[in-house]
Amino acid sequence: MNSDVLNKGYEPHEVERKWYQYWESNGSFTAQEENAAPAYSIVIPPPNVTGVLHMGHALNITLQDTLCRYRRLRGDNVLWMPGTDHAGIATQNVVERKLAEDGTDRHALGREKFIEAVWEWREKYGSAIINQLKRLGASCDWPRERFTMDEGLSQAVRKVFVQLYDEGLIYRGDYIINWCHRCHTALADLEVEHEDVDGHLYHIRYPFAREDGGIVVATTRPETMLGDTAVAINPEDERYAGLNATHVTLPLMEREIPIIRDGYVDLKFGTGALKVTPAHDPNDFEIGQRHQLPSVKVIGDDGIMTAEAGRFAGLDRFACRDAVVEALRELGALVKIEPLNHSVGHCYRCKTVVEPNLSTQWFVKVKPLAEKAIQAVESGQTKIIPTNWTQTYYDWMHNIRDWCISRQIWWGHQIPAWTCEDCGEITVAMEDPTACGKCGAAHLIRDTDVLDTWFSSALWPFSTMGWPEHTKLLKTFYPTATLVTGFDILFFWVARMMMMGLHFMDDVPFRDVYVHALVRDEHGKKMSKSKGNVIDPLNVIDAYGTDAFRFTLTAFAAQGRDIKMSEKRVEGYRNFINKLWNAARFALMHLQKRAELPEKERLSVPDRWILSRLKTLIRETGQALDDYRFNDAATMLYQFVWHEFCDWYLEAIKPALYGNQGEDRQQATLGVLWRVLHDTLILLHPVIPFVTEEIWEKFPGTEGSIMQATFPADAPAAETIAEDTQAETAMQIITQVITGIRNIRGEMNIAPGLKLNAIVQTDDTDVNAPLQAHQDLVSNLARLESLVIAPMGKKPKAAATAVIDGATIFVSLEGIIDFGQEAARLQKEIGKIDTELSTLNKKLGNEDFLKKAPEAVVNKVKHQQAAFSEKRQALEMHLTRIEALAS
RNA sequence: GGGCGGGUAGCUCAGUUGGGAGAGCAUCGGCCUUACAAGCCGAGGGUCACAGGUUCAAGCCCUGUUCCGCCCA
Repeated sequence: MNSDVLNKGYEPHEVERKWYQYWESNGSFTAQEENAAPAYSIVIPPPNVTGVLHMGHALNITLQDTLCRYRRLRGDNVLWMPGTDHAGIATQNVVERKLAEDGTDRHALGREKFIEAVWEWREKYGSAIINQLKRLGASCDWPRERFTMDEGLSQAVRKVFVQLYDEGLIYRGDYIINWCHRCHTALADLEVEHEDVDGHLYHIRYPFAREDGGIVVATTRPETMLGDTAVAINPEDERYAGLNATHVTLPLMEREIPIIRDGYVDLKFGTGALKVTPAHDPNDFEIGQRHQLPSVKVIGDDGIMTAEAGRFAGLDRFACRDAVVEALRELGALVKIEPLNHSVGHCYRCKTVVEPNLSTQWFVKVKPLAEKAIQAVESGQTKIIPTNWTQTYYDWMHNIRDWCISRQIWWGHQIPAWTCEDCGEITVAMEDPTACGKCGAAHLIRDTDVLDTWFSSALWPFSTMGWPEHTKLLKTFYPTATLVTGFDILFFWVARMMMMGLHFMDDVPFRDVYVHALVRDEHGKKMSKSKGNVIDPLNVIDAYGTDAFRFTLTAFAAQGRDIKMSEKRVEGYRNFINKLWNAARFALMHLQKRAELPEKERLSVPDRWILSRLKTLIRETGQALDDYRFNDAATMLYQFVWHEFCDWYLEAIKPALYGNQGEDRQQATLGVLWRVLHDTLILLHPVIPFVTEEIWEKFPGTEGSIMQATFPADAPAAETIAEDTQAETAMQIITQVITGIRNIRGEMNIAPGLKLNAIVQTDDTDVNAPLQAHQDLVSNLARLESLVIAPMGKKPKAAATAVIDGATIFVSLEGIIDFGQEAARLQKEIGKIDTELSTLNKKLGNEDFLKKAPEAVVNKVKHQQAAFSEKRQALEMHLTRIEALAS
């Protein structure tokens, strides 16, 4: 025995470092541009270059890695395309903060120098997140790593912009957008997070311009009244049916504005009269367009009131709110202030309250793109898994508004548009123009805005593969097989990739979209720094190892449900990894070389049973991974390894391994052991790559990395094992007898060291045969001095009894039996059987059941009823005897 | 206000065409049995949120109620 092969406990850290380096330097993650093997590709959801690894990444990466490693084992040519995105606003914020610490800012630096500073930052810190992904074991094709600001990807972005502009799908115009005063940029509708806050509803009286009286409007943002250009009422509103006045005078501004009638106004909200501020509210903007109202912009892009705000000009927007309210109060125009809980938009990057603002921006006309994207899912070209996200996808796509893509920052892809100073013509081109296309003048000024980061992310599935060049990579790997992502970016990213992929590649970007859950804390709360409930994946890895962490995430990744994570849970799976380690350690003590699976005649019942279970496991694990049922795969593997292989098989074969049953048995057993562990390691590898690789290296008869192994279902040896119901039934009888005896031992408080004498009585040959053949096994695992297998007959006197299907077990307890205790134990058993019997009898007493239920079901119930009755009868008989002996 | 998901053992959750309620952890009792105390053996624990309905049969299908979470407006 070579017991030094493995350490006593599994120590993950050195193992992980060693193997990751080995895989990477051996090109184990590298895809072939062209290959006869089926292509399988995944593009990584590019993490934000400023990001640090969080639980969401950990889950996302683990699932993708599991799929990629699984597909490699199945022989596919796998490309897992990695990279990061440049995260325009976030990165600019980070670098600006750094500049502020140095006592400067980007304006002092100038655009060019600032961009240089960002690149420097990216060189220095940009690979942090990538290194963290590697600690998770991510088998990405790292030499192909891409960045959205790369030369190639920037070309792709520019080409897409120019083409969409030429097709009329990108336009520039004055519209209401969401403006973040802190980031000083426009945001897309999606980038605004709505949060309910406690605010106030201000009721303000606007006097009629030419008559007595007035009209009361209600608003949550009184400072915007300075920019009001109308008051709107619903034409259906009976309260205003008799209203003759046509104009009101805007208080504080002393401006006359019209009263208009528009169906948009909500009859039930406030007073039913709506102040209309086209420059500062998206709905008001639309009303303004319908009624040709002027727009008066009173809040500047810096958050300071503009000259249009009259005497309030120069005030901060929030200070202005107080000032306006105070002024209205003095004027007697303030009717009342009510508390109101309402939804307020915040910037998704910096959480500042955003302001709807009229502004000149670039937009993508998404309706035509969205139609194709909807159709692709309807027709099944792309499947969303789990399917319940499909409806959400449709709803959003159907209600989509044009996408504001320009950002007033410097870090990003600068918009390739030039305005002629002479004639005002806009030129959009692939090459930087030198003269105006219309008037020929050379006075061109380039638009200073950059594109939304998501604009470049939308091209990710094909831009990373070299588009707009017609590369081999694209030919081989587009469309990708699967996209794995969280639902939080279903709209931000997935929907937009669908639109762009269909438009520019004329094919969907992915066949399947697997939408996984969010990782929350152990109480189900979203992890956030401010709540202080963030669990750092790297700390978890340090404490328990990557494999344990990955197994935990996989085991909890049930479709459609969020994952509640706590370190406590990882501990359990760490134990599992250790269990596997020790099982391998035990096996390797006996396996010095590859052992061949013996012919069927030489197999014992436990051999045939474990091989049968293995066969089932191979089939079901593969099916589960094919169906993205990650948790099912993990659970099956856990159950098999721990509760079938370790608890029963390894215990059962110990005597054979020690040579106590002869040379032939030992060799046959080694053959089975080799095979089961060999296949199991491969099945486990996609989920727990490190420990399986480490064992694989020490495992005799394997060459190279486990990454090059063949999935057991595809291996030539697959046919040498079979599902074997006969063996499973026989094994069930053996384990039932053992468990029955162990139960008696436990319940009767008999010392584990005390060897017992047992008799099994049965007239059933199906029960008798396997027990006869495996007496040693039963004796061993039940710790017996002697075991007699006999026909039903005379019952031993001082014995405890257990009844199983077709047999009665007597454990002789001469001298140590407590009859009272045994009687109680038997009564408990009978009680359990009675509850079972009562439901069964109820069914069989129901004529409708006998008439209408399928015959198979009725027979099954009859069978069960008979079996339980028989058991009960036997137990009852023993109870009577015991009670007689006790008295 | 609209939509989606959830309520199953003390906790976290499985439960795939409706047919005898499961796992892990925790709890209790017993064990250093030569792979593993990060372990082994045994045990207890559930009106499947509530109320109706369909069915021979409902955790599962239908209707309503209630509570929690998320998304959108």
